Amino acid sequence: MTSRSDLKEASLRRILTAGASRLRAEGLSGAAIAPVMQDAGLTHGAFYAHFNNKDELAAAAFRFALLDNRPRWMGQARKESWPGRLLRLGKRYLAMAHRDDLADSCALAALASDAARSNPGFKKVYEEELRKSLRAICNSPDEGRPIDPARLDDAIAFMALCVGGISLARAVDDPVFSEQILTVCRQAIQRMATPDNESTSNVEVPDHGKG
Amino acid sequence: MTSRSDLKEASLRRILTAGASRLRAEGLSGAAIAPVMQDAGLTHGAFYAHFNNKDELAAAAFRFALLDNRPRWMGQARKESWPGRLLRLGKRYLAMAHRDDLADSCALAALASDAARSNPGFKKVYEEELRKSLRAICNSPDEGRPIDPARLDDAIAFMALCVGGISLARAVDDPVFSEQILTVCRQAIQRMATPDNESTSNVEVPDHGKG
DNA sequence: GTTCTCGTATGATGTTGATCATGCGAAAGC
DNA sequence: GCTTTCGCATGATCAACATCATACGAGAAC
Repeated sequence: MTSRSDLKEASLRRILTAGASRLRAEGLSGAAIAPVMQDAGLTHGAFYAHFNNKDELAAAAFRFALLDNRPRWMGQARKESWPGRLLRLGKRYLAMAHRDDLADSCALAALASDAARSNPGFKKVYEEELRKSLRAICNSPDEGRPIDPARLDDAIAFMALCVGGISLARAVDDPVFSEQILTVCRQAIQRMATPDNESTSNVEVPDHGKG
Repeated sequence: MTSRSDLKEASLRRILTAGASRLRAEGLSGAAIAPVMQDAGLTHGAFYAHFNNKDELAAAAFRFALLDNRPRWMGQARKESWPGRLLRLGKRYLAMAHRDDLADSCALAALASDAARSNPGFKKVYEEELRKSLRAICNSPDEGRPIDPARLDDAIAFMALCVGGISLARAVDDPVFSEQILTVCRQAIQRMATPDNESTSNVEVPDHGKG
């Protein structure tokens, strides 16, 4: 029934899925071959039928993680203003659900520090995926055309705030403090997205009260 | 001349210095005991006279990195507006010099993703140091009193943008793109810091031209 | 100056992990 | 149906690494 090439393809998919999860949960150096293969229902020996070395897995799994997640995040094309788009994406990104689901989270944030320490090969992959995500944020699916520069700048600042915000929120131990970080960053995106005194629906109101 | 306790203290200082560098350059799991001890001019066996295990070194070296860097960054107390302070700090943080000097950089950024994956013990340490840095940004040296809440929120968003920005700038391979990330984030801090249409000196002008 | 203390060095141990050589068994080709 | 192919499993090898037991040797205490 299932030809060997189909089998291999399915195995590769399982390896990539497992690798993408472990990569985000345990980092570049943490995601070891044997556990990934075990997650995929295979033994460590089979690994080298699919990749030449661990670095290749890291690059492929990183790509896979974003290939898998990006469409889910961007959703269908819809009518929305540019600030409204950033607000909507930021609200979902800087959320507790995303913060707590590290293994299925945005790989750009989960591996930011790791990529900063990595070899140029992995940085190249990281850069490509970041560019694709920025393009997706800007809603410019046409890869041939350049992105509108003003929007690209907005998207870069947006991504930096998102990556930094969720990283800090994950790195602290106190859940109250962690939520505060997420909330403040969402509000910062609002201020960043709405150029001036425009009133926006669903505006989060800063609350400095004690209760 | 040098008593044994003086010797041990000096050794500990060298271990912490080396550990703090390697921690930032190679991450939580990358900074191994033997290389750190070698950097400190000792052999691996001496390690356990100073720490019970590797986790203790990580926590102590992380603290040391920030204890060492924070005063250098904040500088002397000076007269400056709150937006002016954020602008000044952001300009220095989101700079190529800081981006390229990973081993002596801000540990909060260098280890953000690592801390996100770490055990609660390290997260607690990370959180304490983050709180101290936020307090320092807010220029409230009195540890007893709470920080002005509005300033704290500003400082949190500021830190998130700084951490995310420099992490992204380090993670990409193309130096032009990397500089663009830094520039855009500095501009975002300007917009974030100046509430409305206030004119500020030394404003960076966005440049979307091709030349 | 003899003994004790303790900071450090040497060396061992057990573990983890990357990589590869080899072999099995089922599908593919004839 | 026989042979070949090849995806996968088993097992070995080698290196890195955390941890600990033991020993040395110089300062400290008397």
